[in-house]
Amino acid sequence: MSSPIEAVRGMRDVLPSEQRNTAQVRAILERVLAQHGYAPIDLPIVEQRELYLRKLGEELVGKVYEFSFGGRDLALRPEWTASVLRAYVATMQDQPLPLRLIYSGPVFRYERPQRGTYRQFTQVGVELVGGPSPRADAEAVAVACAGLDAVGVGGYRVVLGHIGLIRELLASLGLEERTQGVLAWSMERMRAEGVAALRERISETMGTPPPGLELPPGLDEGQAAGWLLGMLDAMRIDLSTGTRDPQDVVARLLRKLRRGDPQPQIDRALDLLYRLGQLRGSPDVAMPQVAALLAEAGLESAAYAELRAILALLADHGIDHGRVEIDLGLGRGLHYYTGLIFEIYDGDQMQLCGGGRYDDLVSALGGRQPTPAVGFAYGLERVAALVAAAAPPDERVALVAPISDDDYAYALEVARRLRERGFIATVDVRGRSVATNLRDAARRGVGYLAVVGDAERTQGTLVWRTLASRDERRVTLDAIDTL
RNA sequence: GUGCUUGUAGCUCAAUGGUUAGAGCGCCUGACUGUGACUCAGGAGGUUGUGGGUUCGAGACCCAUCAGGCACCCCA
Repeated sequence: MSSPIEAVRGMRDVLPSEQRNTAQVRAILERVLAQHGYAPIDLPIVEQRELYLRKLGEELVGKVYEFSFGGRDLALRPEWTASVLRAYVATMQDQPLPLRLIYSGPVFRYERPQRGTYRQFTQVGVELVGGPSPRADAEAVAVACAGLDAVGVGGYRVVLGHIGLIRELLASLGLEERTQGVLAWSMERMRAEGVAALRERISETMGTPPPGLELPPGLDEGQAAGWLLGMLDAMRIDLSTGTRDPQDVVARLLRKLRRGDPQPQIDRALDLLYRLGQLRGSPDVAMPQVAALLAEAGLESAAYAELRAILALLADHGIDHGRVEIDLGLGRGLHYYTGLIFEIYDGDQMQLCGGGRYDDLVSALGGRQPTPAVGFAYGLERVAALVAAAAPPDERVALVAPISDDDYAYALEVARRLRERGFIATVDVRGRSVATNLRDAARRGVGYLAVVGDAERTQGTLVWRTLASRDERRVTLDAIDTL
């Protein structure tokens, strides 16, 4: 006997009892989203690896299943948004905006498996392409809540953050684009490891060049470029073989060697960011604190006004502010977010849903016009796990038991007739005795047993037994219509 | 990626470092060759996750590896 083959780590077999429940939850979510005007779309599971390289964020990029086949670099999609917008750019730019799309299907991430965390899972989500803030943001959150309400998940928490607020703050301090980026996506890390750790990280990635590689002091841009070119030439490094021209290469090198931002600016930014990240809690409490912090920084924030507008609209959508929480330290590993970001948790710690606004992504993927967009996705398995298995649907199930091989063809006909009348009907394939079939039917919860033997076959009848009542009668084939 | 924990029959679990690894449930067959939940009899099913090591002797101890779970990290 050969050894059994296990499922691949992180992959799961979903048995019928669970699948019934999951499929039902999926259908409800899809229906609710469709009722909000979102049209179903389906897209490939396999995409070009390149689609995920830039905008995904280092954390998630490392979790993408990648492979090469036939000379192409490919990836299993780790999320849907990039695919949806790729498809939008490719084939839907002629559609009237806003465009509301719903998707539903498997995604793959190389994560440590745990309960509710699998390497293949199902995202059900929407994208609202061409929907500007704040109304589209509020709609996305409201629709996400509506779906959870419909499947009967109660007591969830909606957590709101806003990456635009952080961006504004950093920009107002005059920091370089790259520094802004690193800082903006380090909020979660800062919360976990503290300011000092982040400060160290910043100087590692952006700060001083390695000892011994500093530029000679007192050079202006032109002199520095000349000096660097001379150095490279002296080292016999040929710049003409690359795809960039030598000037470009030198300019980039220079930028790396020059110290990016003055330390006091960075410290100021870190301080403000740290305090911003500490601001968490109900909107009533947190929003005034945010306002105070912004005033202190002397910042007139459009993002703050946007967040306030979104909160007001959520109330209009009927979402109780009691279940809403502000968390400006909210990170989210997807670097394409530009504005609102949100996550929904069940009463426990499980994240059910996540999304946000990504106004630059259409352009980044080659769209003709800058197009605002917002979206979110549920983790179907996580949502389904919270939903009590619904009562089995009202199905009438029958087992047809032929007495001997001679009766099998007739049993098949009986089963056909039963199915025509809406029964779920099976015919015994194991050649079991009536007693065993009856025992089997009872154990499975089958409602009816049809016994067909020599007598029934010649008469065109069947013995029809209702298991629950033990009531049994002989009926003709035509009388099946009345069962 | 980090730390911890658990892997023995299809399932739930036994077995002080010591004979041929057991039980319950489930499964199959029959008693009952055309009538169910009980009963009785019989049967199938194991390289103790895998591979090394220690030992006279390993299911047990050690190492590695694979898989599940938990807490981080991150996410859905």
